[in-house]
Amino acid sequence: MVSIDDLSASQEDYLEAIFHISEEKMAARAKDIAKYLDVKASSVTGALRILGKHELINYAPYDLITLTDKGRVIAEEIVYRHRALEKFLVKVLGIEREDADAAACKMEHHVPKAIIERLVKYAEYVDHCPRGGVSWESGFGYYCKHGCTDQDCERCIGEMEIQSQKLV
Amino acid sequence: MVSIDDLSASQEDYLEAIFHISEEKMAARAKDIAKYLDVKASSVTGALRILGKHELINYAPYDLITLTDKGRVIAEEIVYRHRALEKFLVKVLGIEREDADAAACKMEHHVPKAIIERLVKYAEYVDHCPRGGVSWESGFGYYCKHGCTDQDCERCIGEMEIQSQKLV
DNA sequence: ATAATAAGTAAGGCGTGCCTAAAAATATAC
DNA sequence: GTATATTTTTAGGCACGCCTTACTTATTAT
Repeated sequence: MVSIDDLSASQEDYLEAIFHISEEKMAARAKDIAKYLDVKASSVTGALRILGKHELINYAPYDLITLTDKGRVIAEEIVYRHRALEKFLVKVLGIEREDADAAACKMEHHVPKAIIERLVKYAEYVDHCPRGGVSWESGFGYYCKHGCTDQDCERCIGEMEIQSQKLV
Repeated sequence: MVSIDDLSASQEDYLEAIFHISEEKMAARAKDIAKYLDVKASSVTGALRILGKHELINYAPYDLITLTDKGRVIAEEIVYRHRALEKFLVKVLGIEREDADAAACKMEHHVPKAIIERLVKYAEYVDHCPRGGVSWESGFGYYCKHGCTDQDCERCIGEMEIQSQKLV
């Protein structure tokens, strides 16, 4: 029995691609997958055989490619991770959607599930309990742009000392 | 000229290991590195030769291994990323230090620099401007345990008032 | 000094995952 | 219905990074 943890990053990418393509087109073809992942068609074949062997996709040479039930469950988990990460990056850190998507692609295979859950929770928390009505723009967004502008902020002064120590 | 972006995840691990071992012992030996990374000594040799060729370490057979200036700069960057990630996981998300360290190990090679910087900034922000004195325990920590209940979450009460004002 | 032990290297194998080039299967056009 | 075009598969190769085994070099103890 194959679980999500047995898949390599590459295999996860293939599964994710098939999931997204299937959403639009009912079934995926090797050519679409190759284009989606920016690899050669011949590289796709090998990956499909492995996924097929693990019964994550219905695969027969020259036939249409669809996810099995097992495969769909895992693909949905992968997509969930990606979206959770992306949402966190956008909503909490204020990363541009496009950059967040790219970063999520790079990161998604390497963030433990427990961390993903925490990020989800955190994004939910910030959304839910915005510090007495402080918006992202006036909160972290402001801090990103201007830092803390309170001249007498003791934390700021302390922090500056720590930083100057680090630099040396 | 070799930059940090030219290194594989594995090479980064070796450099990081050498950095940490050197901190304790002045110089690293292949055996220490093998133990640190849980690989065989013979695997270390190849990695060392590559790092040596790139002039990131001073490497000569049977001799002590030390970082070059160039290597140290890169190693410090890698360690910085690790610590930044770990700090974020602990301070913002409330992950246990040990788990955070393990997660940081897995993630550190795959988080874009721009995201790391944001995480640093965010941890700094939360530390710095703690929502009018709300501690982690009474903020996100509380939310993690109990969710947002209208009875107990003062932040939410404030938020609800603001929203109801908006509605009128 | 030499034998035992520790440390490092060389050579070759394995799995992953990509590539190119060419053949085979399928789809399309006339 | 055959010729052409497209898609898919096969075959063979390469780089990475780990492994094991056998060997060489260095250190240490007697």
